[in-house]
Amino acid sequence: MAKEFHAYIFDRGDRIHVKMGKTLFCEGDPAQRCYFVLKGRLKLTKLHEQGKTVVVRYINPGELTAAISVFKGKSYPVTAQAAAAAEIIGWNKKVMVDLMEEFPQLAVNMLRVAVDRLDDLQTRYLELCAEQVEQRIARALLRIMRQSGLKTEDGILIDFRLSRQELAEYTGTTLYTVSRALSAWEKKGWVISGRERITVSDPHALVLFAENG
Amino acid sequence: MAKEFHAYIFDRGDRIHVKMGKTLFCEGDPAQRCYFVLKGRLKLTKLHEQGKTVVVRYINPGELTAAISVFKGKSYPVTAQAAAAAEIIGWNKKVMVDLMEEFPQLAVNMLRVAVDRLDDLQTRYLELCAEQVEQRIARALLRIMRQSGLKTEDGILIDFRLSRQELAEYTGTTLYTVSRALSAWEKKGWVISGRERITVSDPHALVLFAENG
DNA sequence: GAAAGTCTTTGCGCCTGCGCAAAGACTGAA
DNA sequence: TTCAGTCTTTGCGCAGGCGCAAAGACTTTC
Repeated sequence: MAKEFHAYIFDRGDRIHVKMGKTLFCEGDPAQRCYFVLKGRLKLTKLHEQGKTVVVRYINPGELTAAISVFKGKSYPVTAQAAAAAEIIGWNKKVMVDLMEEFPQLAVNMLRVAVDRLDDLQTRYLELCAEQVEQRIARALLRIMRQSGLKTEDGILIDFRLSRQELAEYTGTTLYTVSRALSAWEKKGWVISGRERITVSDPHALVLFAENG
Repeated sequence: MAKEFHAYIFDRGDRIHVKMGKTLFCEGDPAQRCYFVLKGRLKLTKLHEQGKTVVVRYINPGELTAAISVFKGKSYPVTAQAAAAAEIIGWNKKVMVDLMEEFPQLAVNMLRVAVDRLDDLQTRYLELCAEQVEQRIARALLRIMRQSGLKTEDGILIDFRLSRQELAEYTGTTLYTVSRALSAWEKKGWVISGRERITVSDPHALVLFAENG
């Protein structure tokens, strides 16, 4: 696919800015637009009846979200918030359908995205069933690090605000347990953590721990 | 889509019988065929490094499986076993690709399947994070009942062999916990359970319990 | 129909991880 | 600079649920 191809498709959408913490769309709303993240980061969450929130995934720059819901013509299954100030392109349903007719390759790409997400979620489902809490937190941290890590002199810094609470919602535990794990790892020299800020200083040790408990 | 259309597509595949408990394909094997279940039931599982097995989903009559893996050209992400003697149609990759070119509607259907599975898994992921064990077991039982329930005079019978162990693997717990829950529910008159056999005698009570803990 | 094999039940003890509470640390706005 | 607001830490107690073990029930096979 050529550059002009991308440019053409991007031009057919609307450029949107979302401030840190603001909501782009809500679980249950009719799915009318899909989005592509240029910059920043979206957090997709699902709310449980009893009030608990779960982070389903993060959408990083270069990734698409909600395309599938729009295609299916149902409501959004998750809520999207900006985990960091984000620059986004949004397409209305009609435009999207037109584009897909014009470029069938788009549909194939969408299928690929869906498959990857399904794989990822199956793997995390397995982890959630089979692993101890601390192991899951380690894996989650490594996963986020790989997607959003910035090399610094102290190690690999996660380049967006990530609170203990959020990490807990991503791993299916509580903020207390995450806090305790991070404190323990800090003592071992594996991570350096501050308020909503985590640097992995010894990724190798963390990988070993994630794999062997 | 007309009847002949279905017949034509089915004729292009091979009819396969899988005996109860036998394996159709294994996690990690290259994905060369996809399958449609006519009769019986497939159990899709994933194996964790530390030896634990998790049931990812059941494939019921009328459902497709592995189509997406074949399409993607990777290896199977799960293992498929027959939870009950099954009659299946299988297509090789090449045939499948040809069919999809001939009938573009097939690709759209596949995307729809992928989306539904993703939705389902997101919901179960949420449940696994947010709910107590017994509540999850109740929900799982109800889900299975809706898909494979047979009305009898005692209530709704799950029409295939389902052990405590399997129910545990489906809900992310242990066979002991499942056994205790079923015993307790039996005392309350909500279910009647025997060896690998469960009848839900009071679905309404179970729904209430699943929703409110 | 007896024996082997598998699945289920249940008592008991233990441990992981939850949840409250209260104090401390950091941030951002006025 | 101060103060409110939010995020984090950590002690403490508790309980949900795990896991073993051993006995009991049901199937299948020969």
